[in-house]
Amino acid sequence: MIQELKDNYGHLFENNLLNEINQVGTFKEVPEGFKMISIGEYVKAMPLLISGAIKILREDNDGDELLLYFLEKGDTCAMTLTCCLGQTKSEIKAIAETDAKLIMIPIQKMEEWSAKYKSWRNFVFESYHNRLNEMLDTIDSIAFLKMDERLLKYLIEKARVSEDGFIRNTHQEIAYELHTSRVVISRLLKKLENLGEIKLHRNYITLLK
Amino acid sequence: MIQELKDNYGHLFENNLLNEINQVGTFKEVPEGFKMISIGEYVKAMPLLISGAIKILREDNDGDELLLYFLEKGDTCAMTLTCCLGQTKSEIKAIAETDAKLIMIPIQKMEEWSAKYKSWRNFVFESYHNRLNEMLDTIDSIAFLKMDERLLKYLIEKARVSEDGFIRNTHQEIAYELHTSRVVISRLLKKLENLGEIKLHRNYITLLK
DNA sequence: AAATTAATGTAACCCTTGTTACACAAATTA
DNA sequence: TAATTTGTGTAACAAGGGTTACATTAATTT
Repeated sequence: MIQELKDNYGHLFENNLLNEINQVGTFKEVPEGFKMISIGEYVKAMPLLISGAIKILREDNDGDELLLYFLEKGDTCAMTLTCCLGQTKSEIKAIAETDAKLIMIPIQKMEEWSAKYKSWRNFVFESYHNRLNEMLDTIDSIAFLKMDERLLKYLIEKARVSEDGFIRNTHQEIAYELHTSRVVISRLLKKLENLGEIKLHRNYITLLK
Repeated sequence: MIQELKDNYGHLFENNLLNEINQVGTFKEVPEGFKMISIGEYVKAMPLLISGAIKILREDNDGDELLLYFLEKGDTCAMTLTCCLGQTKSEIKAIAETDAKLIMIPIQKMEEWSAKYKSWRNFVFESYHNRLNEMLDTIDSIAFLKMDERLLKYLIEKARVSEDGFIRNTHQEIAYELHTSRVVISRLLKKLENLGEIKLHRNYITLLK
């Protein structure tokens, strides 16, 4: 049994299921920036996240993107879940935000385990629930917040999922993920710095509060 | 067996499950405008929609609202699904867009049927999938579209779920659902009318294309 | 019918965000 | 070290959308 499986999912799954996961799952490490899946691709396996963070992005036809949310340790991809059943294409893009470790499960097991293990069903339902709530949170941000508030919220999220609390992004990268322009981001970042919320550096940002 | 159950869900569920639904479910009719649930309330039952449409709205702390999507015949509420399991409060508001007929299922059956019926599991997974996609669509609209495009898309949706294809709303009501102001909506509606997309009347709008 | 209320049209103005343009500094490459 | 690339700061301006104010017209109430 992989120790990391036990550590992260031992409290969630019964032993029989853990053993099955251990047998059919493959351990995988991906580096920061690794593209896990793009829009329109078919899903081949379902990831169980062990460590690190995966960012989930939406893209429009012009290639404009928008950060939806992060997957972290103990999470799985709800999109994958249904793609498996319906054999439909991915609606989202997933990129490793940090180095990450995962266990990949062949999608055929999904249906089987849903019938067999209550803990698996609960895990899947729970995942859907979490993802829906994260989507709601994203909608709240873009519908109800102004750009400066969205930016601060974004920075706090970014700092949380990064290992050292630093936000290692250029203004241009931030602009892409919030679907706005670099100039707007630079302007608002400077404003936040003047308010004492953050400290700006070349290539990274630190939160002060 | 209620005929409406067979008509709408007969192809989805096996006979044993249909019989169970028939036994424990209660038939319910609600009038247009009926508030099914508010944010913060606990879910008591799970609805299976037979006819009509239910609009699902998100609200912020100031009471500002935003239309997320519509539930229609054959749909169920994905939010309800997880609320049942986790006993958490509703994150959304649901209001009957038209007169609607539903079958209400006691939430205790959820878990039981998930273990027992493959068709039920598939239905639940499918519902989640649909709802996630609708949320993505909503996000696309507010993130990538300008207000005039959002408005037109909204009008097309509204016309689709209404029985006669008319949009029976005041400009103020539309403004609430798109989270903008009445003046903005009146302005853009007039523009759409000048473009030949719609025809404006007092208290209702018709699509021309 | 007169008065009131509800719905719509529109002008004028302001703020936020997006765009263009360019300066400058830090990092990288030649 | 010089040249180039990358990242940031900022000004000036444009556009979209939100706000206030008020007029007009249709429906409802008295």
